[in-house]
Formats: sequence, structure tokens, C-alpha cells
Amino acid sequence: MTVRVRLAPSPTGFIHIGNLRTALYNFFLARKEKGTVILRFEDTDQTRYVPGAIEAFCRSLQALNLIPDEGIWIDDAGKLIEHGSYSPYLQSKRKDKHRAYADQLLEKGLAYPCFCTEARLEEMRQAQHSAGLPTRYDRHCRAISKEDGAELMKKHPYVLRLALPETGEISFTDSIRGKISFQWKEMDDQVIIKSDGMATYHLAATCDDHDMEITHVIRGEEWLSSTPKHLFIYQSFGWTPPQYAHVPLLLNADRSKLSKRQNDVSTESYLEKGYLPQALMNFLALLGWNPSGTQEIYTFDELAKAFDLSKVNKSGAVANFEKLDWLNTHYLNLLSDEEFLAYAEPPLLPIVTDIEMRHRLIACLKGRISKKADILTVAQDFLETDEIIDPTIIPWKKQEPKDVVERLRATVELFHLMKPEDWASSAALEAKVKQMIQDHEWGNGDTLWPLRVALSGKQKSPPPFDLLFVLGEEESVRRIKRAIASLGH
RNA sequence: GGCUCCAUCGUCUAAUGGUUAGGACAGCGGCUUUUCAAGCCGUUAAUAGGGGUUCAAUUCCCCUUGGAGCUACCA
Repeated sequence: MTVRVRLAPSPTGFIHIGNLRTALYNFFLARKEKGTVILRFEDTDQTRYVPGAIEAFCRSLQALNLIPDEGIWIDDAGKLIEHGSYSPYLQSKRKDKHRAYADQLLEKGLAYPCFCTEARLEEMRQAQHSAGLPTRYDRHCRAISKEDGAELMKKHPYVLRLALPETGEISFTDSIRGKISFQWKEMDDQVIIKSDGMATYHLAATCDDHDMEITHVIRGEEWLSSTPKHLFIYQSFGWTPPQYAHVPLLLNADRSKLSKRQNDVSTESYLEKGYLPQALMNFLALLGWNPSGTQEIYTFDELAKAFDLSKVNKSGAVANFEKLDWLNTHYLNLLSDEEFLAYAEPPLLPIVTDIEMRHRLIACLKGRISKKADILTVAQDFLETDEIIDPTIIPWKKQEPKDVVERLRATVELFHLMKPEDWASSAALEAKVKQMIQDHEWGNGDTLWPLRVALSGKQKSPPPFDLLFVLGEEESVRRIKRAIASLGH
């Protein structure tokens, strides 16, 4: 039997990074087992539907190079398309199928109509709560006979509820957690058809998973407690349930469920901030699972090949975003010059209008940034300078000001003798300046420190050769003369 | 409150009966004899507590404690 897994997001906006990790695990399993990934959108809650969310979701998956094999997708023109033989893949369009299944349950006496009002339910829950009892539907309408129920359904609004067993135990084996058991008497008679006629998640996802022949349901831990209801539906129809795997949650630093209040949770915003897809995926994949051993950097293929559901951790993982920064730095350093240019150039376009200078600057940025926000900050380290330099920071250690001025002037002299090709790289500039130091029998420190401070105006800055390379001769000379002036010469 | 799940350095994790409890991020220290960054090297730091089982428990069982999820006509 070939593996079929599904991604079943709700089109309510962005891709939560926790969902992205779950999606990743689904892809890993499918790719490892040469199976199929299905993308199905769960939009049964029409009130939460966000227009454009489906398209955005597909685009984000595309940006991450996670391309499903079947289901809803987006074409080059941005239009939604569907492929695969289990259409439709938009859950709301399966409304009639869900209703038919619900009617079968009704017929078998495994579901019943409920006419309770919102107000009564609220009141009931209040009473249960204040009595210290668990809040659960009191099965008020379960006592209505099938015939009476059918009559009432013709005249009154209703929902359909599952008629769960009242005694006994249900257990199943989770691929990650092993055997899990629940007592039926603890379970709630879940609503499966809402008063608007639409199925709830529990019925819709379960029936769709069966209809689409899903073999492995890999989803978040928040679904663990409702799995018995899903199993009940499989049992009611005599279907074989899929293998379940409930992945642990991603956590905030305080160990609560990862939330927007405390963290950025949207995949899109990480991408916008300049986290590379490979860094984000490497980071997320290893939050809750790892292939054993000491390796930290993995390609998608390596992860997929090593993936093993039974080795996914059971406990929630605090997302340590400092590690993501580290990973991103690593992947950024791996980029080719062309790729890095494409990455770093956009934010600099309005800041550095001289193309040549901008490209020189970007060449020097590599290795100094871990995300997009760093680009402008680090660029400022190269470009920004105070017009008046504190003269006390220019000399190296206890160097005499006159020696400082001598070295600075010699450097400007050196520039007059240099050819354009000497300015072609930091390395070429370094060779020239170091030759000068050697010729005068000066020290690196007493020459390069003042030169660097003169160029940057700051105690801490990039190296002098990078500064010269980026700034070019004219601006370099201007800045050096400014330093000489502030030393009183 | 009830149900379910979970528990190794601050964080992510490795080690499924026998290890000096390993790696990574962060931290700290050093090197790179110009600073910063990067890089390299080194280093601090953990089996929640209590009972068992066993010749031997991070590992198996129980209890306690702590944490999380669920507890909707949301997914």
C-alpha cells in the first residue's frame, strides 16, 4: 500500500510555523516512502474564511519548494487549480458527501439531532462548571426517539451529534506516542453537522481522509484528545482508520503553545525577514526530531531519507530563534556571490544609489549579517560617519598624534601613486597598504588602527581595507583629511 | 475542575539496562599579534523528587511534583 498523507490547513491567513513543521514531517514521510502528499483546504468554518488565503498558502509552499503531488494548487497565472482523482479538495465543496455520511450515522442510530439552543447550552455549562463537574453536553436530545427527531428536524433548526458509547474504553496506537486510551464516558457527543448544514472538522476531516485514502494522519498534538471521536466514525462505517501520529507542539519561551503574542508565528514573515527556506526548514525539522548523532546541517533530502515517525519526540519544543539566526548565517555564507547580491541588494537600493559602490558594499556584507534586518545596520557601519571625530580615539594605544598624522598623510600619498586596479578588491588594497607599512618599517597596529578610525569615524568598525574598497578613493581621502583636521593638523 | 499527553545542560537534542551522560545554539575564555563581525579552538552547564525491579538504571514500573493540550454549532 502506498503512503498517502495530507496537508489540511484552514484558509484563515498565513502558515503557522508549527503547521509548517507538521507539513514538513508529512513531506518527509511521503518522500521517504515514495508516497503522495495531498493538499486539501478545510474551510468548513465559513465565518473564518479569509479571501486570498488559499492562494497565499500555495505561494508560500512554493517559495519553500514544498510542492504537493495532489489536490489544490496554484498555476503560473495565480489561478487555483486542482489535480488528482479525489476531487473536490476544497472541503466546503464536499458538504453533500459529509451530509450523506451523517445521514447514514443517523440511520444507524450513531448520531442524533440536537435542538438545544445556544443559551441552554451556555446555561448548562455554567451550571456544570459551578458544580465542579466536567463541562460536557448533557445528552438532553439523545432521549428523543428517532421518529420524533425526524419530525422535529422538519420544523426546527438543529445540529447533528455523535451518539458515542456510554461505557467502555477506546485505545489506539499513535506512531509517536504508542498506546493511548480513553474512556468513552469521558467523551462528549460532538457536533458533526452544524445548524448551517456544514460539517464540523471532526466529520469532514475523517470522511475526507477516508475518501481520499489517506494512510497516515500526521497532525498537531492538539488533536490527540479528539481522536477517539474520529475513530468512532471509522468504526461506525467499518472503515480501516489511518495510522495516527500526533506531533508535539512548538512552544514559547515560557513553555506555553507558541503564540503570536510572544513570537512571530507566520512562515511568511520569517521569509520576509530574510530567513532562507533551507534555514527555516532545517531549524523547524530539528525541533522535535533529529536523525541521531551530532550533525546539525541537513538538506531536505537528507532529512527525508532519515525520517522516522517513531523517533519524533513526545514533548513540546521551545523554539530557540537564536539557533535559527545561526543557521541562517550558515546558509547565507553558502550562497554564491550572485545569490547573495540578489538577497542583499533590494534594501540597499534607496540607500546607496551608486551601483558600483553598492555592489562593493554587498561583497563586504557577506559573513556579517544573519538576516535582512542586519543589512541596513551593517551597511551603516560602512557608510555612516560623524563629520567630527573624537581625536582621542584615532591614535593606537599611546601613539603620538604626530605619528598618526604622518601615517595618514603617507596613505593619502600612496593613493596618488596607485592605479585603478589597485582599488579592485579589499585584498589588492591590503597588499598596497601593507607594502607601504613595510617600506616605512611601521607596525600594522599603529598604521591600520588610525586609518580605520579615520575612515569609519568609529572605534569599532569593519576592517580598513573593506572600508577603502567600499568607499573608493575620493571618499576615503576626504575622510582621512577630516581625521587629520580633527587632530589639529 | 475533568480527561489525555509529557519530563536529559538556560534552549534544541544524543545515548532505549553497563558512556568520563555526547553534540548544537546561547554564555564564558582564547587564537586570528588593528577593533567589530565571521571563523577556529577551548570551557561552564543536565538525567525534577521519592520509591521499587535488576548485579547494574537517563533508560523499565509506581507515586509525587511540575508543564502542556483538550474540554465550541473553530480548526
